[in-house]
Amino acid sequence: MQQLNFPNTNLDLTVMGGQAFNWIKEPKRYVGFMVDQIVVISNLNKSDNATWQTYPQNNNSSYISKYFRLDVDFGDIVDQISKDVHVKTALQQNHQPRLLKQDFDQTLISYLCSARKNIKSIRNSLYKMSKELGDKVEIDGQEYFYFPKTEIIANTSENKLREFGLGFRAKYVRDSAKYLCEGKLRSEINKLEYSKAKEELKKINGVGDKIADCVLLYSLGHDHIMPLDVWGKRILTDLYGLNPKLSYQQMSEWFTNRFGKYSGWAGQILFEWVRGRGSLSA
DNA sequence: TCTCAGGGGCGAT
DNA sequence: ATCGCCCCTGAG
Repeated sequence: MQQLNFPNTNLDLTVMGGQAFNWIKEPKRYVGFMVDQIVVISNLNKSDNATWQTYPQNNNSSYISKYFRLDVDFGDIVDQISKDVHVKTALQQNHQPRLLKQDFDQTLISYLCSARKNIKSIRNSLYKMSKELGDKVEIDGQEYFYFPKTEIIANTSENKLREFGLGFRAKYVRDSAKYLCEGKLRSEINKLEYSKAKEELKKINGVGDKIADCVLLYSLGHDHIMPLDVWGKRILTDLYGLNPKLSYQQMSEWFTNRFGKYSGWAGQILFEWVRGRGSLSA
């Protein structure tokens, strides 16, 4: 086991919040299932002594470092965005999620599954999909499943995908998996500037402004963007007084103008904060 | 058992 | 720019 070291981070909000749907919360540990990696985090009761392990390759510290973005100075980010009164309040209440850098295909497919669903429901769907289509691995006598490879999803029928509770999203998931397998997405997507990359993503059937922004923030590291879902828009209108009739782009630009290059971090903190409260009322 | 909304996007007006 | 609809599930 390896020592886990990311100070000032609320791990529960980081992996069980709204940016990743592939973590299982067990009584004594968290287990994350990715395309080619399982990550286990334990000893959480002593926050200073939390440890991690990776499978099938053990002690894969480069994976951990990249996934949890350990090169990012969280303290610096907090210093910059906590000038805002709402962010400051959220942070004072010990809500400090960290942004992850997740696998591209997995992120895209996961968010295609998210439309008009609650978070618990999204998690259930993705777990069922992994259990059925992903490879099995045994850890400490328990079975886990890797997130399915994109080719497998592309070769799964829409009806089969619907068995995972995907409903009308099944077609989007299958079509986009095929799209990726056929190499139709520009391979340099991770090097394009924000607006170009977003344009490319929106060519995928089922991907609009919001899902594109989720992929851009949670997988491609465009930290200056806050994806605007129903909660995000509520934060802007109810907390900051924006006109609800503003377009997605207008709201998005307003937020980025306010918080600058760390808007995504600010947005995530606010999102988890209001989501945890269940409402925006004081 | 029933209702309602849930981290959207598409296609028709 | 607005609106009905897509399908299913968790929460009350």
